[in-house]
Amino acid sequence: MPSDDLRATRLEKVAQLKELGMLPYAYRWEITHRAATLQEKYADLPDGEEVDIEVSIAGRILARRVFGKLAFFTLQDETGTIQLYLDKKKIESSMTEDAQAFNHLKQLTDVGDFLGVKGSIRRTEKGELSVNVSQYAILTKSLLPLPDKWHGLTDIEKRYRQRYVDLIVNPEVRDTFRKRALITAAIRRYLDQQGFIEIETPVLQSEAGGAEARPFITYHNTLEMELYLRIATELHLKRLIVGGFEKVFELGRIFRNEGVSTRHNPEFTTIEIYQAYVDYHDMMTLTENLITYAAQQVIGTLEISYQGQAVNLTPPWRRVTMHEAVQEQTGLDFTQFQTLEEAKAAAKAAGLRDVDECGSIGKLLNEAFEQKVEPTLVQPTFILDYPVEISPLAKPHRSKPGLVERFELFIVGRETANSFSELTDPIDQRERLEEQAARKAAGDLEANSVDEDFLTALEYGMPPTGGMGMGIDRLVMLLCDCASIRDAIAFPLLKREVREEE
RNA sequence: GGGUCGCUAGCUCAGCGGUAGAGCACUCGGCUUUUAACCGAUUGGUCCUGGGUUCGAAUCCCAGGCGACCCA
Repeated sequence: MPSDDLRATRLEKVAQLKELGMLPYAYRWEITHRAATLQEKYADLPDGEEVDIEVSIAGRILARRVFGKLAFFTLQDETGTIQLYLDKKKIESSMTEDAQAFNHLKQLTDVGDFLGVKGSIRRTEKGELSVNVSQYAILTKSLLPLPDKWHGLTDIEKRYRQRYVDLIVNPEVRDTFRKRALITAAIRRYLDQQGFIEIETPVLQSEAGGAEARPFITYHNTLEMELYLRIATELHLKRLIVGGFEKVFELGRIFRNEGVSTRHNPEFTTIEIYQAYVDYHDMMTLTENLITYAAQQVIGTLEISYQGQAVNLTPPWRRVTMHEAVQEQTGLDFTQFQTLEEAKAAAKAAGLRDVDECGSIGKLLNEAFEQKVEPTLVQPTFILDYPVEISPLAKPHRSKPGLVERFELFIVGRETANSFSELTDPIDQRERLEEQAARKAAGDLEANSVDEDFLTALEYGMPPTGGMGMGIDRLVMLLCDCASIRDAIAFPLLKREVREEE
């Protein structure tokens, strides 16, 4: 490896530190302050003035500017950066046990090392708030060079493969993942306040159901059985509603064996929420409240910008049926079609693609929606009342035959949440799952088998229930202005890197 | 799955048929107020991989790998 020279130089410094009795990999450092706290607290300190307190901080050296008997380091901790003012006289008068303390600092530290320092606070004549260092300790010696301090790390592949380097040199990446943590915390806090409880359901399942998707297959050795990684949390959370819980949710990882794109990662995070005795209208309100709460708490505003377009999350959000939305964009009134042939002819005339692949009027309606309506739904919009053919777990609409009580939430043209008045009729549910199973038998890789135990649970009786599922990664993308889902996932899935080994 | 683009020093990039380059980083020397510090010197390469064309390939052609973007 060509970086071996650089690495060897630093290993030599590690050896020198050990010879000098200085630990290259220390055990602890007592911290009294952090960079951002100091920057904030002493924002008004005039140039050239010093405050007579002792602070102790630690962090990674990001830059070194070394002169003869004076040096300036930029130190970065989790909160930000602060300059170190390193004066030979001051350091050597404080660190009497090492007469060469300043030279050792100059010679044995590199950009990338972790350093702990104690000192007072002063703002230099040039106006930079600094820790005027009296004592220091090298806490961890770094062996590998950091990317160019000016250009940083821009190679997207390297940023994903070596996210730790990306995080070191690109502060906005740290900010995204900090916000992501705050968003999930806000969601849990809101639901907790509303009386929901989070219950974890199995990832390893003998039947992967609750969505149409190809699962990952794994194997249990001692049970000698194939298992699937879950593709949804729906069927288990509904079992909990059957069991008597009235407000449950799970925020967790699910796995779908599908392609990778800027909007899809094979493992991703969803939240599914189920509440007894409510319908999809109630879930719409809950969805609106949940997202606006998270946005307000984490971003501090409901008027956000996503990839240059303004998005206003202020409720109430537009609510429109799928039929109305399709009619608006295409002029086609799907309620008027009696036969599939008639609908197909009209769809083709309206310029839709892949019309012949649709086996029912409902699927054709959905195709029209996806092609013509979805991309236009930039502002948050609830699309209501879906065809039963594409919604096997939703309750039939109470007044519109052929439709179910379902909504999907779209923001910036993307499906962000999906919700039903949950189907509670076990006989109807069995018919719909068997229809799926028949499609699976016919070779549909995204269809599931019948989950008999789930049907048994429904036969014991599930109360009327509203359910909602939301993609956390897409919400994070929206709120953190990420162009790709990989910018919202700390360690996105990448193909194995080929390394030649001799 | 299809198309377009990219892959050259640790990082960011130039070079596009004729001795592999620059800036930063590294190493050495100088410097007590820097902020991409500066000045001087040095070091650093399987030009993604494998084939082919050619007197000669980082450069042209073919195949493959990884990635990005667009489309389905």
